[in-house]
Amino acid sequence: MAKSRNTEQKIFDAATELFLEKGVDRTSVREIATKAGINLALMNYYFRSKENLFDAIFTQLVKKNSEELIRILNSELELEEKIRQYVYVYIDMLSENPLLVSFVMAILHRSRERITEMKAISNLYATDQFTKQLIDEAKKGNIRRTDPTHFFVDMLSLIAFPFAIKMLVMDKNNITEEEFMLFIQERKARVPEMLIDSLRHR
Amino acid sequence: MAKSRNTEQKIFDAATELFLEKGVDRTSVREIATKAGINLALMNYYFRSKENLFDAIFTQLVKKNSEELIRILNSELELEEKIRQYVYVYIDMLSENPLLVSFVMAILHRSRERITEMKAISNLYATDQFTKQLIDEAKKGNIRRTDPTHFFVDMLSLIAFPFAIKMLVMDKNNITEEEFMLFIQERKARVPEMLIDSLRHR
DNA sequence: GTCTATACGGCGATAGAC
DNA sequence: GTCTATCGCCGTATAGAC
Repeated sequence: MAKSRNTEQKIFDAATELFLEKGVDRTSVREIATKAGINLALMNYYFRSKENLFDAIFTQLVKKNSEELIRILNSELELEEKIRQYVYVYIDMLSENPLLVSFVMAILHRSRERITEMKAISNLYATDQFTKQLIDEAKKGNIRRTDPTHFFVDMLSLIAFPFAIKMLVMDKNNITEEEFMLFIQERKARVPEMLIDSLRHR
Repeated sequence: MAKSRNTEQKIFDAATELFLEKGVDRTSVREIATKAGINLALMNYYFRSKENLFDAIFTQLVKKNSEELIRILNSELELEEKIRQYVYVYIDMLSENPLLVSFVMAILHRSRERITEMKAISNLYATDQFTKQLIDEAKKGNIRRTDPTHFFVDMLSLIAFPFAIKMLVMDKNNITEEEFMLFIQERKARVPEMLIDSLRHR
């Protein structure tokens, strides 16, 4: 019991690092065990399977990062300011956690089986308050009438997809990783502008 | 020799279906052989390795779907009409191959080694003519000055990402697959509008 | 060309000794 | 809790019958 927490943590940390570095599929459990300085069987003692270990890491990562986003979405902020903050914080979060992008992408493709993770992601988007706000502002005539689902999908697409096609953008524009990150930073101003534009009367 | 084309095609088709459905990593060559109704040794006779088979499938998949998109992008169409057509055709294409997005995203994400596939995707986005058109129109004062890379990333994001989060959208809004496809169809008008809006003077 | 049979090393997972 | 030893599956390869 004395060493148990310690060992579990060592496995957790080694796995997190390796998953980030080479992707989940190309990281073997033997490799994790070696890096953690323990034995292969211990992997399975603490986490029943590699899949389970992945779940644990993912859940912790989402929880750690989602709270601020949910808070912003359900805050009493004025609509435009809320959009600006949400985009800003979300892009910052994805910039600092490339692992999150990998994980979400790995899960999305086989979302039929990965119910646990799907629910974790789904809970990230409790949009009821935000939806209401969009409808209310439209009723008041402050913005155009808009479909909240479409608007939220637009927002997520403009925020997240560029990270997914990072390699393509780098290759196409012949830029380095650092330059790509600058490109991403520019989007913190561009994306909210575009979204707010789409709500304006014409 | 008589049956060879046939057998090769059967392997090719079975593998294509399985790769799209479950991803490359979670498809075994024994499974492909079974589905194709042939023997494991034949897999190795026609395609030296699974990786080789994947390359062949991916290249064909991209070629088959990209020609019309490239044609539109490099056509002499007026800018707004070009955007409308590009979005329309792209969304139609992805609607007919809903698994293509997550498949390509998965490939893109570990493309450090997968040079062949990266180049294939990269060629899909020969945007030189389109970039020039954006700059020219801005010079003429017809549209705002805009960063062509950002604009193209915006466009791809709004087109493709909704397919990647299909399960999330269905779950969140409690809708069926058919209703999701209707949602996607609505985007054929919404997305070009948004993009063109972002080019307008304010 | 197509098959059966077999082999290799690596993988995720696990049984059982301590 | 921690270990060794082992299981069955994987991708890949090859030898040899038809």
